[in-house]
Amino acid sequence: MAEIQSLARGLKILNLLEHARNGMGTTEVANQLSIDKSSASRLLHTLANYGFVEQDEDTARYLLGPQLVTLGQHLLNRITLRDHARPYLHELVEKTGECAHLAILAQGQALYIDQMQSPAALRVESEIGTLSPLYCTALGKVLLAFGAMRVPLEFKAFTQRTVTDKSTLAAQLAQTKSRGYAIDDEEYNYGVRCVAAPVYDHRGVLAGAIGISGPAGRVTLERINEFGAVVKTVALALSTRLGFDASLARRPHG
Amino acid sequence: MAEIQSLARGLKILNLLEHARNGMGTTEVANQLSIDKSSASRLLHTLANYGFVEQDEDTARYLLGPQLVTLGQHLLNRITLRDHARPYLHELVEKTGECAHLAILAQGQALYIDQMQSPAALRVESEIGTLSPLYCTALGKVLLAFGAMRVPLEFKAFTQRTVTDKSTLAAQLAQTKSRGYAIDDEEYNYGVRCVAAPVYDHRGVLAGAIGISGPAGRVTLERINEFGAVVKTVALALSTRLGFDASLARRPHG
DNA sequence: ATTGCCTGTTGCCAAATATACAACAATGTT
DNA sequence: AACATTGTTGTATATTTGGCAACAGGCAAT
Repeated sequence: MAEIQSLARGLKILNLLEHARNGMGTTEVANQLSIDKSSASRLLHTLANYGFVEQDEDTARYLLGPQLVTLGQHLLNRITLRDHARPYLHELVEKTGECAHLAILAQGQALYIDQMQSPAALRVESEIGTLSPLYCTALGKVLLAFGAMRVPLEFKAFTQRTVTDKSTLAAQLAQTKSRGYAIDDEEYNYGVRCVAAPVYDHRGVLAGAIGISGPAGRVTLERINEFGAVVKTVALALSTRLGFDASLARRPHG
Repeated sequence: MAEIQSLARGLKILNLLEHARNGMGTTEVANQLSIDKSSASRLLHTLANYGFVEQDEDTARYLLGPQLVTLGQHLLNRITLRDHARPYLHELVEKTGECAHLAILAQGQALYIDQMQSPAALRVESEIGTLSPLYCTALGKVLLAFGAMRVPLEFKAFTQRTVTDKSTLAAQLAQTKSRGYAIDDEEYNYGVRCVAAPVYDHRGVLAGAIGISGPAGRVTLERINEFGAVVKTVALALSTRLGFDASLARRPHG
């Protein structure tokens, strides 16, 4: 379907500003989008009128606006999965000593919607709201293996361990399905291993994934199956909490 | 300046969807904005292309999309005031036993950007991302009294105590300035009293406000000045942490 | 099963709207 | 002080949008 050009341009501006730490000027925005200064100026003013961007008082550069916080937070608060998941994330942190994360499928990527930090000094920080690729993270692999999402076509290598081969990934996903949890062995960040398991809702549909991330020194390959068992157990407990009936698990479409 | 109509319409749709718990259909959106179904359809598709709205798989109704979470959270993470304020909010909770809040001025309203909950069973919940009016909340009055914002023109009464009279408000703001903290005496929510004080940045410019909210039974009028003193002290400590030089406070524009 | 109602999408054309150009104002830089 | 750069505004043109209308799909009631 045809896009509404000026709306699309406005939204592109918002995406541009996400990665501009110190904001952007009108001309800069215009250049990035290959549009005229005047168009950029008017688009920015419209965005500002509705609070989606804001002008820095000192530098006069445009930044993302408070309305995005309002809408984004509003949306987060509505995701009941998040509320239910909190105590289980806590349980994961207690049992493993590593940071726990909750992600859902969004835009073909894994969207981190909550996090609980490890008490350890050396820990893996992942900001809420971050989008990560599906094929090289434990949470993502879970969403791929147990969800309706099809395998991506392109693979970018983030580390030397990143799987960029379609058949290798397929084998990993099959393994993930059979054992009930996914592993990311330094495939996205050097020195970081993750384990994740699926969370189902009351209908037996995949709702999201929870997992832990820790430094490879603590999350060793010898112990990783222990972690897997823990994550799997906690994920199942959360699913049950959401009304998921484990006895129907083998026939989700019954 | 002239608004870009189609961008404005798209943004209006996002605002509409904020208050639609179960999403909205194309026709519904069109009616609300008094535009044609076809226009609404195309706008919604454009928004969906960029992840700003999402279609519920079951009901086919449009909901706010994950991109708003990403952008909103990204922005929240950048507000360093928030990081710095955390321990001070904690201190407020410890000293007063009530919920503590941090707000900044946004869109002519008070935007709650962080919160720390009281351990008490009966407590005041305020979701992050909420916008509240300036003239009838303690945080808002602080932003009005110490900031560059002008007093609003219209007053809506939320409770019987809400001040809707311009001169009364002016007197309250003057009092707020002289004593260094603001009070909301059940003016926004029945049974809830709040106290707040200003936070300044390194330039001596108002950065935001922190305060506490509690049930009127605990935050009594007899004790409210005690609370005020605590909040004021903690707010000053936070300001100092941000590089504010208290000795220059009296001449902010020097 | 049939009918009717409602919702959502698409093609098309007229017309409003957004755009590019250019000039100007404002700010900062050499 | 001259210059360069940025941002805003006015205006004419033409692109884009938006409304109309037709169509398809879903749901409910008969």
